[in-house]
Amino acid sequence: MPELPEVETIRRGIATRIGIRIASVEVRRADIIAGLPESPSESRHALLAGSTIRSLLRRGKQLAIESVSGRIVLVQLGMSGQLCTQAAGAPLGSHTHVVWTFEDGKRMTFRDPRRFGGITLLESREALEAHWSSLGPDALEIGHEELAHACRHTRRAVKAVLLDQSVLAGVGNIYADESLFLAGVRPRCSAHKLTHAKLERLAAAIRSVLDEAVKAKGSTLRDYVNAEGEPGQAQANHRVYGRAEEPCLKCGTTLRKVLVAQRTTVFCPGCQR
DNA sequence: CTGGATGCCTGGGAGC
DNA sequence: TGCTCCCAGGCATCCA
Repeated sequence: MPELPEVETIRRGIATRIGIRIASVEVRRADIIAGLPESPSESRHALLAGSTIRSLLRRGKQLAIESVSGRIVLVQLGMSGQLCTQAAGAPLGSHTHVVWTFEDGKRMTFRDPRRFGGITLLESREALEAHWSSLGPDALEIGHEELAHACRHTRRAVKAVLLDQSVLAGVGNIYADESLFLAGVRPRCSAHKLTHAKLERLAAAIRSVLDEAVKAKGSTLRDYVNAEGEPGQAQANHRVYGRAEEPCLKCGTTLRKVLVAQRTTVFCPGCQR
């Protein structure tokens, strides 16, 4: 469930740890980590033990923790992933897979019950850029010309295009539905049929919906919490997601639920044409 | 090459 | 109360 606004909120929370040395790392479940070296001592280095966080970078739904050593821990939260800071001695939740302990005693934990997420260890900023080269531009800054380029030659449903991380990075099921509603675009509409005006409205809607959700610190439906373990508030702003069979807030038409690109999709037959 | 279908995984809710 | 079933969805992978 964490999409761009949730990951951005977590990024800002973890940023409070910049400049503080990581004293130790405990891996409780190694199979969720890609690129883990064989030797325990190299593993600790790759997971930033003994180093200090220099910066937190985000592209779409991916969060990179860059250390002063240049090594990078790339976190993908998947469906149920949580990256939290905790006080020393606070109990670890179930399904906590990695625990970093800072020199001040505070901890950072990666927890992911459903294990759709994971961690990738990278050696440098160059390796990160290579990793991110398969992603489209960050959805917070998507321009209509980039969206138009991706839509022009495909007959896919426009919602499938929005969910495609290689087109734009950061939109998941919730904000795809919200953006399409705000732009007045039908989710199943073939992408190449969208007019220039609709593409402009859609790009603007995506930026607006995501920006609003970042300001509300993300949407919490079930699992999502920020780095401090607190839920977000953006779910209060959802206009269509999770509201199937309820009246449209704009026109009163009953919102419909359909399947698009194997995803539950809610839209307003009145407003989205 | 494109794009649709499938499976991974667990917890929560519905239904009996 | 407690059991079973189904659903949620990001992403890799497979296949037409």
